[in-house]
Amino acid sequence: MVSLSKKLIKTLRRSAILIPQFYEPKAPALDLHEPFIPVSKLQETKLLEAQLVSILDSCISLTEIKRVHARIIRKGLDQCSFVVTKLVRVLCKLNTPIDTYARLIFSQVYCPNPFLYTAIIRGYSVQGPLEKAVFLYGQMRRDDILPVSFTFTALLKACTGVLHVDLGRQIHGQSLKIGGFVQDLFVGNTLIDMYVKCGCLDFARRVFDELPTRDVISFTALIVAYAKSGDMVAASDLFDRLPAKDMVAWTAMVTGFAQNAQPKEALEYFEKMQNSGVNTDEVTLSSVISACAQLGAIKYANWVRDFAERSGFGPTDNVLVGSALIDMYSKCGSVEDAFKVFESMKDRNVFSYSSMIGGFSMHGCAREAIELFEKMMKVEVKPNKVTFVGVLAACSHAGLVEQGQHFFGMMENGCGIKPSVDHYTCMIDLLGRAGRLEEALELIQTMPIEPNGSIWGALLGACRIHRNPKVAEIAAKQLFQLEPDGIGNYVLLSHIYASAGRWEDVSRVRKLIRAKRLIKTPSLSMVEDENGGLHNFYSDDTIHPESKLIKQTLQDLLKRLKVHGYQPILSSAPYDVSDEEKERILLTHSEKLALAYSLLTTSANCVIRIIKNLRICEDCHSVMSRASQLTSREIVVRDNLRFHHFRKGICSCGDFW
DNA sequence: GTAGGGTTAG
Repeated sequence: MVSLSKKLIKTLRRSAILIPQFYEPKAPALDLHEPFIPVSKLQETKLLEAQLVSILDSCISLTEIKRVHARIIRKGLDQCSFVVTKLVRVLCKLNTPIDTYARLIFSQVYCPNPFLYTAIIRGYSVQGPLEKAVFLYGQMRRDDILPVSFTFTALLKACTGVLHVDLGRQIHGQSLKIGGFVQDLFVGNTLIDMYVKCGCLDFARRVFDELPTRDVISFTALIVAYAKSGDMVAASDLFDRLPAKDMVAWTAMVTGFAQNAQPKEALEYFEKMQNSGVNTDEVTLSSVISACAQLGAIKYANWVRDFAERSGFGPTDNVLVGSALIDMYSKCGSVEDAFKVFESMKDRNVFSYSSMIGGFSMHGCAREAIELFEKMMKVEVKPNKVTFVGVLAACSHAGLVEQGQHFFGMMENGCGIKPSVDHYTCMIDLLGRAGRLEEALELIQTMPIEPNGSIWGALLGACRIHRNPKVAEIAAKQLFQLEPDGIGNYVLLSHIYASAGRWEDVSRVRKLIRAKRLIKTPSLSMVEDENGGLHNFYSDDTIHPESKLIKQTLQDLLKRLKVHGYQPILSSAPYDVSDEEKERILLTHSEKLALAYSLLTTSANCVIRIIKNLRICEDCHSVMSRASQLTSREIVVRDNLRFHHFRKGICSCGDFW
């Protein structure tokens, strides 16, 4: 027997040339008298293998692969796991169905090694079905072949894809049982990711804590998980412990804050990220842009847009940044700028279209939203569930009931999208706003989904517009059960009672609020000055240094408006007090203070942009509208629902909101 | 082979 060096044994194993004492052939039986291949021949074969692998790597079509496969057979290397594994991997990369070709090649190899098994397992993991990947794993174990760490990462990734946490746990168990794989950083990180994506944060944390070493990927996976669960304290804590923070880790923090409605913190972290010398890419920027969208300030909007352009991620060439910018400009009150971005983009995807349709919708441009939706269908960008929310909301705000019903019908039949509770909410809103409250109630009772708080909330909102305490009571009863601490619902019901003059019921609801110790969300209006500074106004605000002057300006304005026919809408003060007192209360509304401040401090050609945290009341709406005419100023108010553009006495919402 | 992304109604 020839004695082989360890290195040579390794080479032989790697190239899987069938040597009797290392491999147990199944069929056909090898001729044991066959002489060993001389070393020079081995080197030649190894060279040929490397050559074929390299050719396979550059294959971009199935025809090419088939040609190389024929060559592999001609050269007698069809039993070489090294080459065949590459062949299978390339087939998977081109997304050729495993069962049609790769599986056949695999079945013709007498002694597949763990890498070849893993290549097939990975193929099934990517393409599905998961069962076949697991079956292959079982076969591998029955053949007594030890898996490699990549076998586990492939299987775990497949479990992550279909959120099959039970199977994932079994594979976790296997990796522990077979020997130390869980300590492999790749397997450990994939396990963390699997548990995170399946919503088992505790398990993910346990794997993280038990890992002998952790890298930036382990940290980031967990940071993202905490951020997604809304726990930015835990996320920050981990981030602080992370010694080497890279772009992805920083981005995870910026995104976390942006997704948890902490836009200022998101921007702070972005600044720190830049100061630490880490690069920025399109993903970072998309989150920064989302944070700016939440701030709603044009100053930040323009700053981030310039920044994106300067860093080479301008909206023209970058669909991710472009789509985020469309949404941002819409939310900052400039649907015109949003549309400019949309038009400048070279490529548009479903995000770009959905953001633009949503932008038109929140600005009351129903016709534009519908036209864009129809154009989208023509250019073959498939709408998704969010697109439909946008287009249905557009119909709703414009009172286009039949058109909305048509689009709703299209969802399942034309686009294969099952309407979700969000879409039913849009339909309830559509019918409710149009005054068809009974129909809306009937839809709730007959729809195939269990109604949630949004559904009843939409109905209650419609009852406020149409002053219908009867239906409101039905909606409120459900809402108080589903959202017992939702202060807005109690307030809304009390307003509905107030507008019907049912003061006893009003006081009953107020008592309920007190008994539950709920605190009313204070009304807050923000306004941007010409330097981009933001000023906050609460109702009846006396904190602002210019408070007296602001109040005086407001009173002067209202006096002038009254000359032109303005009558205070007293029902907007839902209290059982005298008309004089109601008028005084109306004067304290935060958006009126913000308006007066802007009139006082900004130049005549400057658009006044006000952001309010609650819905604008009818009286303020009327004042804004008339003030836009009297002062020849353009006023944009963003309330918690949508935008109102007041120009020359007319609002873009058509007084229908 | 493992980590980060934009759009959602009352």
